[in-house]
Amino acid sequence: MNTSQQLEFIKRNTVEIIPENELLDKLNFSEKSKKPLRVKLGIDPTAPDMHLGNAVVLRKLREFQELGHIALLIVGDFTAKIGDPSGRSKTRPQITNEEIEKNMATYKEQIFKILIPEKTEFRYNSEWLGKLTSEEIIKLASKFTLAQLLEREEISNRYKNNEPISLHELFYAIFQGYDSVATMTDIELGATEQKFNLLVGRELQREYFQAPQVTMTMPILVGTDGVKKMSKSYGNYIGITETPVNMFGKVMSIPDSCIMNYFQLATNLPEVEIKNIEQLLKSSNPRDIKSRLGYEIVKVYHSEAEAKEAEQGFVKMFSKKEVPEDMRVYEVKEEKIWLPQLLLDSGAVPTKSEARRLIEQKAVEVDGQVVTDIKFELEVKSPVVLKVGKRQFLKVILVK
RNA sequence: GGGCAGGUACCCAAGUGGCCAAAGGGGGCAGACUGUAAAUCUGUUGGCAUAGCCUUCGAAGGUUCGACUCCUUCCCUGCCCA
Repeated sequence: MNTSQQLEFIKRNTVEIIPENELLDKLNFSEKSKKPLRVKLGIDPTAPDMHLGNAVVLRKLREFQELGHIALLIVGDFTAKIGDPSGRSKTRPQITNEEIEKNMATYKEQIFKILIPEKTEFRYNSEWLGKLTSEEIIKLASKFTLAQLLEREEISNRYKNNEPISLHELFYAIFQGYDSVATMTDIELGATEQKFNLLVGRELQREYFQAPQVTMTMPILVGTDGVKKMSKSYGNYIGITETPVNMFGKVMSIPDSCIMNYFQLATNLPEVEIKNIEQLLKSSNPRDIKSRLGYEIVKVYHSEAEAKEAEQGFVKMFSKKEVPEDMRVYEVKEEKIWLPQLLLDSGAVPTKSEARRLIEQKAVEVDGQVVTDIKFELEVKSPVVLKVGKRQFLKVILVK
């Protein structure tokens, strides 16, 4: 690929590249000098579960890696202690060092499902932010005005609604920008909501006489509810480590309106194929298209075989109402168990009250029979299959 | 520092001495209908228990037979003045 082809490749699925011509310059320079570009992505060490939404940006990083560049992951351990106002309506709670360490371990496991380890560099921003003197902080702060910071929708909304905004939250963007200075970043990626923060990095690098970074913003993947952005705290996410069956099931539950959004941002299909699917969607049952989507997504994070299996399992389970072949097994020691107790012990429900509720609402089946009696005593002489709610299956076995 | 308005369940919000585990809406969950979509309808949404009990309305104390409701102190948020 020559560099303008590379540019086309990289441009796919981006919202904005600021500025595009500088990106081409950087690609050219890198090619000539044989120096890989350093492509930065800030990561937040508070939520250790990666989902398809996070993956949109990570997959773009991966593309850079495939072109020979370096992914520079900036762990916001320092800024995590501040709390990020982006996309939040409330001040985020702060986090301890131990939690950060623990989260990062999980993070790395997951991140390398997408990124190439040899071309990935981790840096913790406390390394430099922790050393800033108050003098330097004031100097950094002097580069920005209150009006600029208030322009951000998230902040101004809170301000208009008389909600609290702590001063330290305003510093977040500045610190994140300083990360780019400290790491001599060439390109920084982020979701569209990060645009302001990314531009601050560009601004500050100029102040420090560095070549300003190119900023690339990526579209936001909508969550399984089809309304809010995919996020762990909204509970509308599909985790990249979920089992093929779960992943497929969650994809099937998204509203039709976001099918194309998912095809575009979460699958590896070429542009042409996606165009075809878009046409097809107009004339066929959306369910079938969605099934294809589920297959493609599972394929990215598992294998083709597992994707196929998940798809077939789904058809069996829901279209033909058969019981799945693989299900969670829970072992019990006694032959007779009070059903709510069993549901609680096996982790199928969080409380016994919840178990009662589900039973009363006909949501619990024992070997295909709906149970409505909350006093029901389950006999486990031979293995018993429980269905709890729409999705949960459980095989109960007696073990002596 | 002064003045004013507030802090109620996941969120918004009503409740101003017992009828309050706390109206209503949103969201969630479940059932029906479906394509595990959308829309719609119904139920449910603190915990434990077979009529009942326990914990909850910013926190701690107090008054009372009885407090989310009254009193005291404290903490927190917003607005205005300085």
